[in-house]
Amino acid sequence: MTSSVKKGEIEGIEETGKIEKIKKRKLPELPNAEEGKVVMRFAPNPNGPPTLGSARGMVVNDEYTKIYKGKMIIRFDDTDPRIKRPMLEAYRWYLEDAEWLNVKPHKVIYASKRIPLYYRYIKKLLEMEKAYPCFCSREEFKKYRDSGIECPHRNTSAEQSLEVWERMLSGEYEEGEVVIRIKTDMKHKDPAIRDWVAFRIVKSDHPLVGDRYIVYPTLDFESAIEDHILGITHIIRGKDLIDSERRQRYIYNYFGWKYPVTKHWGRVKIHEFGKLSTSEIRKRIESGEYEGWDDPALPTIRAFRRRGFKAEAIREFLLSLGVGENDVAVSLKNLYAENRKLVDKEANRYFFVWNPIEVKIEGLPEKVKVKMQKNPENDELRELYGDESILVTEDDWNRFKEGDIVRLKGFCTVRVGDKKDRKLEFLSWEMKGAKKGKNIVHWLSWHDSIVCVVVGDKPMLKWGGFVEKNAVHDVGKVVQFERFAFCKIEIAGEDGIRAIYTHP
RNA sequence: GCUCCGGUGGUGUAGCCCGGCCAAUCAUACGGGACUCUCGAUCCCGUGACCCGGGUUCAAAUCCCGGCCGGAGCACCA
Repeated sequence: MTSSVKKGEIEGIEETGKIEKIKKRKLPELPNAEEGKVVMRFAPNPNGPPTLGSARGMVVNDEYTKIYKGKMIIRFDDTDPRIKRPMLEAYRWYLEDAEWLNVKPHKVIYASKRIPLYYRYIKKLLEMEKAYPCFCSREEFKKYRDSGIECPHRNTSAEQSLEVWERMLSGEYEEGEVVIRIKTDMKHKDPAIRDWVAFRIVKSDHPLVGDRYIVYPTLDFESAIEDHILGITHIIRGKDLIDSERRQRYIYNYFGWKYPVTKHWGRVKIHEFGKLSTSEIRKRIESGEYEGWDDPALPTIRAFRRRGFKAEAIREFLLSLGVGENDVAVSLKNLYAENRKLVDKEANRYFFVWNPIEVKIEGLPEKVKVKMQKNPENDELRELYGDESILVTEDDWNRFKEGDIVRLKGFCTVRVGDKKDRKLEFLSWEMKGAKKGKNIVHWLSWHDSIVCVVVGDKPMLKWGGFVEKNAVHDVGKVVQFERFAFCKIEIAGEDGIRAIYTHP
C-alpha cells in the first residue's frame, strides 16, 4: 500500500492534503460521524467460514472506524442453534481471517454467552407491557398480521406475562408452543413490522453453550439490545436487514434509547462464482465437488489466502464496491488487477511448461547455461541449462508452422522443422527478429525440470507439466509462471511441486 | 398481494442530503500506439454514462410528480 512512499517524499508536504483526501474518499462520508467517537460492529453468524461477502462487512466497517479513529467490534450473532447452526471452528476462522485482513477488533462478543443479559431486558419490557407471550401458531398469527388484527394474547397483563416467561425458562413449554412478541403496531402499514418475535423456545444443543438455554432471542432482539449496550453509533449491513431498524426502533423508543445511524448495501454477485450460499457450498464439499472450505475454486477468504492473494488487494477490491443499496455484479478481474499491482514487483519468474512436448534442436553448437532475471525489476538471476532436447508446451507447438522463426526465451532462436519429427533447427544465439507477443516462448530442459501440478480456480481444474527446479525455493510465495499466470507455490518435495492458481 | 428501497460509461464507483465550480470522478474493461527476450508490467492516446416522460427554476445527475426496470422484507433464520 505504501510501497511508493519514497517517490512522493520530495513533493512531501504539499501533497499531504491531497493524499489525505484521496484516502478518505475511498469511502463516502459517514453521516454524523465525529472523529474518535465512532463505534461500529461486524456481526456474523459463524455458520461457515468468511466469504468475500462477509469480508465486505469486516473491511467496510473497519475502514470507517479507521477513518474516524473509532472502535470496531466483532460480535457473533449466534442465537440460532438449529436452522442457522453455528460451526465451532468457524468462530476461530472469522477471527483469523479478520486478523489477516488487518481488521483488529477492539472487542469480541459472543451473543450466545450473553443470553441472561437479554433476559433482563425482555423482563423489563414484559413488566412495561410492551411485550407479551403469544400462544398463536405461526399460521394463526400470520392471519392476524396480514389482516392487522391484534391477537387475543396481546393484552395479557404484566403479571401473567411474567409468570408465563418464568415457565418458559424452566422448560414447562414445548418448542413452538409459545413465543414472546414485541408490541409494535398491528395496523402498521408494513406487515413486516407488526408484533415481531423476540424470544422462542429451541430445545437444541448449542455448539458454544451446550444445553444451558432453551429460550433463545431472535436476531432482531439480541442485536437491538447489543447495539445499545455496546454504544454502536453506526451500523452498516446488508439490505436484507433493512426492516430490522423499523422493528427495533420500537424497543429503542420504549427504553428511550437513541438508534444508531444505519447504512445498507445490496447483494454482491461475483461473475466467476455465481450465487453460492454457505449451505450450498457445504453440500458440494460433502459430495466431493470441492476439496474443502479452502478449495481455490471457492469464494471463501481461506481460499483466497491459499491462492496467495494479498489482504490489501482484497480490501481495496471490497472498498471499491462502496456502500450503495443497489445490488452489484462485479468481476473478479478487478480483484486480480488490484492484486497484480502488489504482487508483480515481487513475484519471481519461472518457466512452467504445461502439457509438455519434447522437441529436439538440430545443429545446436553447444549446451549452454542461460541466465535470466528472476524479476524484470531487479538483478537477481536464475540459471537454466540450454540443451538440445527441450520441453515446450503443446499449446505453442500446435501453433507453430514449419518454417516459423521462434525465440526460446533467453536461450536461442530456432526455425521450426518437420513437425512430425518434432524438430527445431538452430538458427542463432541472437534474437533474429523475434518480437514480443509474437514468437517468444518459454521452454525447459530435462536437466532443470521438476513435475508440477497447478490447482485451478474452477472446480476440478488442474494443469500438469514441469516447472524449473529453481522454484522449489519459493514455497509459500506467489511467483509468476511466465506466459501462464501468477501462482502460489504450495508444496515442493521430492516428487514435485504443487502450485495454486492465483490469477492471470 | 402489502411495505420499503434503488436506477451515473461494458463493469464497479464519486457527485445527489446543501441545484450552478459536472460538456460528470476514479478504477477496471475495451481499442490504438511505444517499450520490455513473458500472453505480466510500464508509458502515452482514445472510445464510452446521468433509465424514460413531465414539472419547478435564470440554472437539475442533483428538487417534485408519473412511468418503466431492478432489488429487499412480509420466518418461532441470520
